[in-house]
Amino acid sequence: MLYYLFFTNTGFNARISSIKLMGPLKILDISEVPSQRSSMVVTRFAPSPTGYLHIGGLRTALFSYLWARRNNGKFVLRIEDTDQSRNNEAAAKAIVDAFEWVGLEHDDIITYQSQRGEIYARYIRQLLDEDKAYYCYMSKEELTALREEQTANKERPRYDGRYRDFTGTPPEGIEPVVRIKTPTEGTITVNDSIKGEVVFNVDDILDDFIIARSDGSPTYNFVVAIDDALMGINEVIRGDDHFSNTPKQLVVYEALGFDVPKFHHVPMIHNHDGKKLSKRDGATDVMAYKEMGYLPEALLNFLVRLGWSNGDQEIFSAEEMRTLFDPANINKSASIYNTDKLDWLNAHYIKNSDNAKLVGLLEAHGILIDGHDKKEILLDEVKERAKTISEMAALIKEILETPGIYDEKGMKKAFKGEAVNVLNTFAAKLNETKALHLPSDYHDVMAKVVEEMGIGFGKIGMPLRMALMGKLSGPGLDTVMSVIGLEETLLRINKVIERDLQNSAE
RNA sequence: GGCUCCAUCAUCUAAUGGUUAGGAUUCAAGGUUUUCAUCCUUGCCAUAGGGGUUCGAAUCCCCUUGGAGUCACCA
Repeated sequence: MLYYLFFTNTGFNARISSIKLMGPLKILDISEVPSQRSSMVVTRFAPSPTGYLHIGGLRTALFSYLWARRNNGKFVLRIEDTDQSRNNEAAAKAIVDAFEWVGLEHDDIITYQSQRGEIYARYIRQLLDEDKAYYCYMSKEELTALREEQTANKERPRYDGRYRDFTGTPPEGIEPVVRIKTPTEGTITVNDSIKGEVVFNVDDILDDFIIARSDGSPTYNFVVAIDDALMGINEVIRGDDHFSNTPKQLVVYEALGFDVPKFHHVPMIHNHDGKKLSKRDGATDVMAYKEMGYLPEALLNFLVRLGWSNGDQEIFSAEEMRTLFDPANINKSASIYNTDKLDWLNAHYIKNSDNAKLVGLLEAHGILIDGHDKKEILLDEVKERAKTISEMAALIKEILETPGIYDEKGMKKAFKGEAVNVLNTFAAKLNETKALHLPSDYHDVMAKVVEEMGIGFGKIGMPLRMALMGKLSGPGLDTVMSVIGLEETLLRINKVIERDLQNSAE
């Protein structure tokens, strides 16, 4: 009953001229058939339920979404679950969750092919009645045998049409499949905005393909065409891998008298081996990027530039994408999935995020600093040096926790000569100075020690860095001291001095 | 193998017959920084090959080579 919800009130008018109502068995519900293409752009994303949203899927979904939004149209979601799998709801949820995370919104309710069996059955019935399709009683064994013979003769494996005009008595014990009558000669032209007009020779690619299996269930190329037509999809943006199926779908459009949508076949995303990106290529689950600490705006920005461009522009806000995206600027060649640029974009978006937002994102990575009185100073320091939120979380932890281990090489390098003396002097100076709050307060004390002892900044920098961070690299020392406070600073200094004495004693 | 598509720096791409072939990322060097990172500056790196057409070709045509997709009672 879902499908009725879909097509009521959507403004589709009857289109009787090209659909002949015939046969006693069915009455076509003409209210479902879209008529003149409405001027509104309607795009769709039609994944099969694999349990998660694939990174390549997200890109085509993004393109479809952007194009619909740019045209004030609709972007709808359809789950292609004609076959197996009972956890379609869960799969749909995974997709919607991922959409939600990146901020893509689909319109209308979600369509499930598994719930539309009646519709497909009616159209199969219709084609049979109109003699545009027929039952084929060939067994799987016979089919295999035929194919083997054809292959042996170096012919293209194809159904030979033996039941096309069959009028005799069907063989016993065979549940027939339904095949559609395809043209036997001539050409089919696919008009694609990206590939141009591609002409297929019917003899090279077609045979009477199956539209209903022996158990009555419809097959992919049949249902896509029906669903796209009934859902009013007038612009199909999908992966390149569907391109060679398109002629078959065109046959279905033709047989049913549906308007053909505009096609945009987007080139694939390849992995490092130059092959189609698949599950085996590591992080292809969109939600994995959330866990790794990527921001959705970075991921979208990265994906929108994969196969599409707008001159030299690299940075796109969501708003800019929605106003600038145009499938006319989609590249013709496949692109390789390389996340170097994603890291750069992510760092860029982290640097430009406000701290309140970062506080929230860090919570998911186990860092609770909302109550910290120096959180602004801390975040300002740390967001300049993290490529991901998880890196940021790790860095904050390093700052906030007293070092447990000390880099040995660093210790040797930092604690030559007067280091302990310098640290003691510095600690004493800190103790006698009042009102230490800001990084600049601590910096002033360091400057004073350097000046009074007549040494370079490095002489205090290195041992102090070992004291505070346990290693010789990291964030600004004055900032660290400001964030952890005087007490913790003194504690860390004493700890590293003890540590050094132990080492020297050994 | 048949059919179809594709081919500019390592990677993402710009240049729709006239540019020293541009930008970004990566990488390298320098500057900034007490260190690291950020940031700034500079540098390295490409029209797959061969033929045409044209005054002029990355761009149009042909061939070669390479790559990809697809050929199911999967989607």
